Amino acid sequence: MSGPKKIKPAKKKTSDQRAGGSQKKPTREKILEAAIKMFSDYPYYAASIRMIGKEAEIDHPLVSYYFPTKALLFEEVIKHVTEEYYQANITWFEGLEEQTPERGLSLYIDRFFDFAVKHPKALRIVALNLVQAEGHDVIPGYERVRNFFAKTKQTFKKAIPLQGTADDIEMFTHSFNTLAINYLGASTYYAGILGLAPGSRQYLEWVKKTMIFVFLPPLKQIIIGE
Amino acid sequence: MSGPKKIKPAKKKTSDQRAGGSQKKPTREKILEAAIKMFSDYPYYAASIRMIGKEAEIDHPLVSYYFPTKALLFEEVIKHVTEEYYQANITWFEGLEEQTPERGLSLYIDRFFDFAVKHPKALRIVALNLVQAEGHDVIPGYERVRNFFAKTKQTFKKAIPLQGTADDIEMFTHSFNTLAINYLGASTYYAGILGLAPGSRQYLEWVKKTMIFVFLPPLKQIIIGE
DNA sequence: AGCTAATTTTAACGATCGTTAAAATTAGCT
DNA sequence: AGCTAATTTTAACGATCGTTAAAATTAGCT
Repeated sequence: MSGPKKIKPAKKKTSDQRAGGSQKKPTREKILEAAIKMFSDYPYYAASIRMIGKEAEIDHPLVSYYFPTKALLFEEVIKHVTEEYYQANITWFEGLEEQTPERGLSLYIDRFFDFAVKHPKALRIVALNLVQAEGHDVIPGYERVRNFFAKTKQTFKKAIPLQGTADDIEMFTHSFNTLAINYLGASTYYAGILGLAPGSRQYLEWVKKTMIFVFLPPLKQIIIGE
Repeated sequence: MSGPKKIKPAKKKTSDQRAGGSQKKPTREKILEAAIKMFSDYPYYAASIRMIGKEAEIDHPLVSYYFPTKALLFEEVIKHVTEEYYQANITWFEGLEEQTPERGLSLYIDRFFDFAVKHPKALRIVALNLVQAEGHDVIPGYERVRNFFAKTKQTFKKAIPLQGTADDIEMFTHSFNTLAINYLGASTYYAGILGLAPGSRQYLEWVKKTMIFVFLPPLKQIIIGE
């Protein structure tokens, strides 16, 4: 048996209770951060609890103390990362309804890029786990990625007034998001093919140009409604 | 030390030398087939030599006898699968140069689907290994997937007379192929979101409609040349 | 039939994995 | 200060992994 006791003591210290700023991060957070790093650098089965413990600078059984199983830890990571993505995604639409399709798409992509630069690990984890094997023991948290992806469609519909059919909107959002996640979450791969540096401005410019080239026509169609 | 001796005996039996048809498959082939199956159902680190041996109905050390390391076996699988895909891809363009963009794209997609239905494992393996982690020990055969993907651009350019700029063609092919591989190689995922059965006619129809919806406008642009 | 090399089987290796038990230490409280 | 519960460390577990060594069997040849 392990894990932090469920019954909390009466009072909890807030994170910056100690004077002079909080240099000591709670263990649980350290583990979660380390797990995010490892699960963005290695696929689920290749990243080990021991690697995560090392990354977090703790003894590896402590990982099991805070997260009873590897599957639960991974789920927590997926939950964290998809939630972060989902919440950010909502804000990217702000004020776009007043813009032309051209300007709106451009602004949206810029905001997406801003997120991608700030949270490269989140995008890589989503990209890495979008395509799953069909084996019987699917990766834990898979359902969460699926739900997150399905929800992006609703976000889009709510944010932008659209005249297109539900079918057209569905085709557009799935394609747009799949491509964006691939290009930004697997930038090492695509940048490599293009002969560019993954994080370079040139690569991001290529992605933006490409997304506009491909998605401006269908976007116009679902805004105007044919 | 293991592996079949490099010095071949003077004569080799052809596969159907025995009377009444060849019911006994060479061990090497059985292993390769089993490996293709397992690597399409499980990611590299989750699929084990022992699972592959079981699938091939042989004792697992025989796998090491024919393929000295797991990495080499995986590379062989990637090589086989990308080559199969690459060769098929070339044929999908036959006669398309005389068609309108609408008709040509439709025919191309039909041929692509035909391949997808016949070789679902090939597409799944490519999809599963398109996005890679950035860890130091990248999956073996990764370079091959990359090269294969880069070559599809050349195939397209050679097959169809295009007026568009090299940049536009590059944007088009990478986007088209990425999306096609995702939709067809991860059909369980996307069909699940759409509430359809992965192998169903309805799902394939959705994918076709989507690909035309998204890619017909940019295709016209690179054919006509703006 | 008898030799030789290729193939297959059996057994075991060292390494690593996720997880648990138990002891040691620390933090929070009166 | 002394008690209690939370946290951390240490050690070890059973399982599985890829690979190898050695023995057993089979196939191909004269």
